[in-house]
Amino acid sequence: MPELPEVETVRQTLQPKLAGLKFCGVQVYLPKMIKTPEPEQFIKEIDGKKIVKLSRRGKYLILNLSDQYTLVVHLRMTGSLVYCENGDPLSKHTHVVFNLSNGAQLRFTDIRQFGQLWLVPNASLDSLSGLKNLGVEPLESQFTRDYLKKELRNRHARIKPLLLDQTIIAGLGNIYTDEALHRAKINPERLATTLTPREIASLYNAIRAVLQEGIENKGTTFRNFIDGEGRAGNYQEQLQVYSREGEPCSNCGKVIVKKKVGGRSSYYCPSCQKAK
DNA sequence: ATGACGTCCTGCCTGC
DNA sequence: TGCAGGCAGGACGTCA
Repeated sequence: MPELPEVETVRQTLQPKLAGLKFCGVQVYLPKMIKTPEPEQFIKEIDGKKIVKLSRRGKYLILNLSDQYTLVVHLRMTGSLVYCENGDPLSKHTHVVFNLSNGAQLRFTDIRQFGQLWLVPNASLDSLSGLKNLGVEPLESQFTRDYLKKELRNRHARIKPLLLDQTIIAGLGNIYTDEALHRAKINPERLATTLTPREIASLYNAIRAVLQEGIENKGTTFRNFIDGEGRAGNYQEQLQVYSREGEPCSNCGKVIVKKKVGGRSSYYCPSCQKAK
């Protein structure tokens, strides 16, 4: 389940491998992964384009190409984008293979087939509504305590679903949200309007910290995540609550519980993160 | 406008 | 032992 730190890890590992190379033909084994344009057109248009630079916005990986084009990739739950040698064996879940000008390949693999690819002229990037409507980058300077306070004010929703809302903060998913709430000692079911200024400040710091640590540890590999070179991340070893139901809280020793919040499983310490 | 919930999909795990 | 069913969750569509 790639979230911001995982997508950023993919970007960092692929950037030195891909920058300057050209696409030399694409094999599309599962056409539905390509959202735009039509797969036939996609194959034609991307051919010969050069990869100038890799960037990221929220959980979207963005390949800036020559000729004012952009290849946008979303890995969703189980997607991966890996730089491979031509002869490496193909996985049964590899759906798109890009041939590169140095003879290597870039392969898009996705067990659950939720991932998506878009190829668009830069001028049409706004047609990708998910990308266009993203909120602030939580590690950039636009994300401030005041921004968080303003966004949470007047929202009669529980805090957890709001943190998962990509139009507010871009890049948080289930794992880092639970970790941030635990660090800030806030129960995932608290109504956003009931958070005190002190709690919001604590939450702000916690969000930045867990994302930063996730990147430093090259992401969390809970089930499927691998980076652009096929390697797993390390942050799962440092998770304090996610997927640790029944284990003792690192802070107080009480047992971590699991409960559905907003339809998503949430892990928290009922002692440190009181419902109030 | 806002929040709740179903949908997509495969693999893994549990329980009968 | 084998199989059915539940669960995992990012983003989007639909509904109230």
